[in-house]
Parts: sequence; structure tokens; C-alpha cells
Amino acid sequence: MKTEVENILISKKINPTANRMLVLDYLLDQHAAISLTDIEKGLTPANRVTIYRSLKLFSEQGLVHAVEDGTGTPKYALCIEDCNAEGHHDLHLHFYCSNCKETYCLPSTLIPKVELPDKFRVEEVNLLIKGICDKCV
Amino acid sequence: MKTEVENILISKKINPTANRMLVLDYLLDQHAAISLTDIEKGLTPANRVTIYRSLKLFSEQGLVHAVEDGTGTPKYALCIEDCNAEGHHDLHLHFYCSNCKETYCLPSTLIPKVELPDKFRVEEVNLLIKGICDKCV
DNA sequence: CAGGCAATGCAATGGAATTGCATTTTTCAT
DNA sequence: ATGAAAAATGCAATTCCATTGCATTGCCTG
Repeated sequence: MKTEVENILISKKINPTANRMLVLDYLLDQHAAISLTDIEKGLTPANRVTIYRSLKLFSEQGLVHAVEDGTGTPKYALCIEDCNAEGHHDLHLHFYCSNCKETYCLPSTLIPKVELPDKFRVEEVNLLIKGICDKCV
Repeated sequence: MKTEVENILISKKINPTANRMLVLDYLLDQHAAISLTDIEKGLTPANRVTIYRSLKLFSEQGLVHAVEDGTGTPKYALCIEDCNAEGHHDLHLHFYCSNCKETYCLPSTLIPKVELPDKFRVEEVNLLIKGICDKCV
């Protein structure tokens, strides 16, 4: 009998090692996107480099996506839609609360279609909104 | 008789020192958003810290804006619309070309209105699109 | 059981922002 | 104009992370 976490990893073609299951398990508990340092702190004793490499692998395999929220340090969150190694398809927006400093994915809010000038080819769309979140209003 | 560069600085309530005029002059020449390191290289002999502090001040006074293009290192570009110390109002989108690695402001392309869930207060909107630019197609 | 590949951990590297402090430049009142 | 005060500058040091090299450990298979 395999755990759910294990099955998720396998379905993404990721070898389900103990460390990777820990990292994924931790990510599943989160309601916001978190940094490598956040995970490191919440997951003692764990090696930062191993977490880093797990996240990198997860990202390559379409299990998590990295969010640039303007703070300079990337945040990670589980992909919600059907992403895979070929590409990420969860084009929802990210919201950074300047009060609580949390970065949220808002998957229910779709990114409006953007019209680019001629000849520009779009590969990826990132929409980041800063403001005050619903909990901090 | 004051130079144009000097007048721009004064109009933004920035003391027009020699270094700051150099930095602004360099920014005026650019067609893409550039990093601190780019400016440092293009502006020898210039002190990195001074450029850094100039950009920081320019940004606070609404003369330039910092662009997060996902590379981790911020890029800077002159504000086009009427920004000031109270806030930035040039909500155009930014385009990062994964071929030439340039980051462009596309002021002519407006960001569509985004509907957020209740209670979220919006302060700032950043739309970053990655792809291939018109010159690299 | 042995050999080999994958995963891990430690230590080191490297890039870049940021800051403290001493020095230089500019401003301003006299 | 001139000297004191304030602002700007430059250097060196710090700090913070991501990233990588390499040696070790763990796991899987023949």
C-alpha cells in the first residue's frame, strides 16, 4: 500500500525517496507559496541543499511552480492544474500581501487575455498583484 | 541654462548631482530595462554603490521603476507616465525575451482589468510575459 | 554479494544587494 | 566670498542566497 504522497511523486515520474516525500508533504500543508528557507525551518532536521534539489526536480517535472513575488527570493507552490515536464499550464495570478508578506496563488482568478504587438511570441504569463489580502484588510 | 537631464531631476525633486545626471542620461539612451550591473559596465568609471543609491532614489521619487523579470536581478527603466513619490502609475506590461535575454517595457499594451476576490485591496499590478520578442522571431 | 547508479550532505563558490563609515562635494547662511 | 553643516560618494565589509563539486551513503539489480 503506497501513500498518497508517494503516488503523486510516481505519477510525476519522480523517484519517491524519503526526503522528497517529506518536502511534498510539507508543501501539501501550505496555504501560501513558501520559500526554500521557510521549508528548511519547518522541516528540521533537513538539509537545505536536498530541499533545494527536490524543489528543482519537482519544478522540472511539473509538480510545483516557482513564484517570483518581487521580494527577490523565489517562493514555491504546488501546481494545481495539469502541468508536466513539457510545461506549466497553471496561469493563475499571484498575490503578495504587503502586510503579512504572504504570497498566495489565486487559481480562481483567471488572467485576462493580453494582446501583444505583432510578432511577439508568448511562452509564459505571470501576473503578480501587490496589496492587502482578505485576512489583513 | 540647465540641461534637460537636470530639469528632469529637479522636477522630480532630486538634487541633480553629476553622478545622478550620468545615470539618468544613460537610462535615457536605453531601449530596454537594464540591471545595475549593466549600468555599471556601461558607465565606467562609476561606482556601483552610487549607481545603486541613485536608482533607489529615482525609484522612490517616481522617476524609474524596478522590473522583476524572473531572472532574480532587478531591471530598471524610466517611468513613462506620471509617477511620483506617492506611487507608480505606469501599469504597462513587461516582456522578457528568452532568446536575447532583454526585458522590454510595452507601454502601449495595457494590462486588462483584473477582478480579484472580495476584500483584496490592490496596490500594484505587475504583468510579466516571457517569450520571443519581435526582433528575435 | 558486488557493482553501479541515484540521492544526500558538507563545504566551498559566486553573485549581488545592502550597510557602516570615512572622505569629498555641495549647499547655504553669514 | 567663506566656513560650517548637510548631502553625496566611495571603499570595504557584511549578509544573504542560489548553485556546484565532491565524497559518502543508500538502494536496486544482476
